Amino acid sequence: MDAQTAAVAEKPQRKQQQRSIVTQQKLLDAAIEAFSENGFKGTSTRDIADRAGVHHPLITYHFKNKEQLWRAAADRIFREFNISLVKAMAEIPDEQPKAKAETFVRTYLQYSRNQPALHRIILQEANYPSERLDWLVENHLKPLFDEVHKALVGMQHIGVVPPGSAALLFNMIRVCAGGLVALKLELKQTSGIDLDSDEQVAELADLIIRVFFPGEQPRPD
Amino acid sequence: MDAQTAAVAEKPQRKQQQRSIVTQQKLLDAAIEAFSENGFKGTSTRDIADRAGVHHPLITYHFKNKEQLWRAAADRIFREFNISLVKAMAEIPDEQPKAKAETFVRTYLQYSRNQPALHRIILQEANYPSERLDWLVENHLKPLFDEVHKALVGMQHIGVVPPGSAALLFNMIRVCAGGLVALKLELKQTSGIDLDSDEQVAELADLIIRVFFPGEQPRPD
DNA sequence: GTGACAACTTACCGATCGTAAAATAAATTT
DNA sequence: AAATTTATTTTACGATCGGTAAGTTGTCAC
Repeated sequence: MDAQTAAVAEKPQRKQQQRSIVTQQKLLDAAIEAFSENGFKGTSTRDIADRAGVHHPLITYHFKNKEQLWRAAADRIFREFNISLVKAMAEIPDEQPKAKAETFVRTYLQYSRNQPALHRIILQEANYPSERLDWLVENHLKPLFDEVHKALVGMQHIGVVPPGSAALLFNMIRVCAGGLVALKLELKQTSGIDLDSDEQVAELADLIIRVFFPGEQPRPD
Repeated sequence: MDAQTAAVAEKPQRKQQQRSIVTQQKLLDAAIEAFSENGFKGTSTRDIADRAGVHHPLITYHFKNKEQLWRAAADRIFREFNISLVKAMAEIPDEQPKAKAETFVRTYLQYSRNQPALHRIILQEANYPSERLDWLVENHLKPLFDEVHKALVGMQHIGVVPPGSAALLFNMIRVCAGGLVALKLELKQTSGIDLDSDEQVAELADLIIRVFFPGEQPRPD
């Protein structure tokens, strides 16, 4: 058996149709919405199919089962976020660490606003041990943490970030951004804060930066 | 009809038996645990009954239905928290606002640690509009916010708390304490932080105070 | 056009859901 | 001890759950 035969045997002989891609996207969008509202156990496959406007056995057809659909949905959220994050960070030169930190906060906040599921999915799965949480940590959360943690330690050395556990600081910053967005319904009723408003989101970003990055930007020379 | 007759008529003629109270407590404890893990929709009454070690129709008998059991469970959490909070705050004189702030943070953190459901229940309900969220805001969250918000504004006037929206600051502090505890399983795997350790919790408390209350305690004269 | 396969629809299975009602056990009053 | 109230247990029902099998429609390669 040559290489070509093996390659052909692995792939389906006929290409995926356009309508299939549309259906998968609709299911993924609906799954993200449903899972972030009611968690994995609290979400029924029929609810997802209804939100997507398709028949529920299509979930089995396209994603095998509820578990795989959840993973595909989580993958989509974190991959998209990662893309917009690296794009935003690439525009800031390494010589401006505080500007990089500001960009991280604003990007995280901006993405969370459009996709509150980014933080909600994590919170839903962090309430008890599960294979889904392990998978989430290994594939998405740990890589992000490792990178940002390293940057934070560097910023502590030049005095931009206050001293203390960088791991704690990272997570404090994260929940101040994503956690508040996840709570936006409650915040509106309890505190009169409207995180759908551009002004108030900008105010929150400024506050996070002022509180967590009080040091001045060192001269790059 | 005299006063005594009226009083008797209002109360049940026979006092509640001890075993009934025990059953209710077991159900409430189990309900808090289950609801905080899987949310309202994701929790089955049979799961709660199993955790409590009682037959599931007892939920209907003691609490009428799932919704009322949820309210009773939430009531228990927030009432207990409120009791320990006012007790801790009462020991600090009003002339030491920064000490009061520190006490608030440490009490919130300490209670969350023993009862992570305090924050998790809120997060579970804040993901979409519901009557349960409205009830939670009106009966527990709004009263707490109003009180602490007023204190925060006062502390901004004397320079203990940095300027900016006191409403935002309150919620940032809240999620840095309760939100991180709610995420403790994830934090352990991702960041190596163990919020079951007394030392690390104390470190988090110190960090929150240092970051959010950087001003010095003014001399009380 | 005409097979061949991808995509979708319909129908159904066993299990579990919330809740109600009936039957039984235990505790209290008379 | 008998009667009565409270607490628990048992049984049952209709609805919904995740998943599967079989049949139907749509689409592409030839």
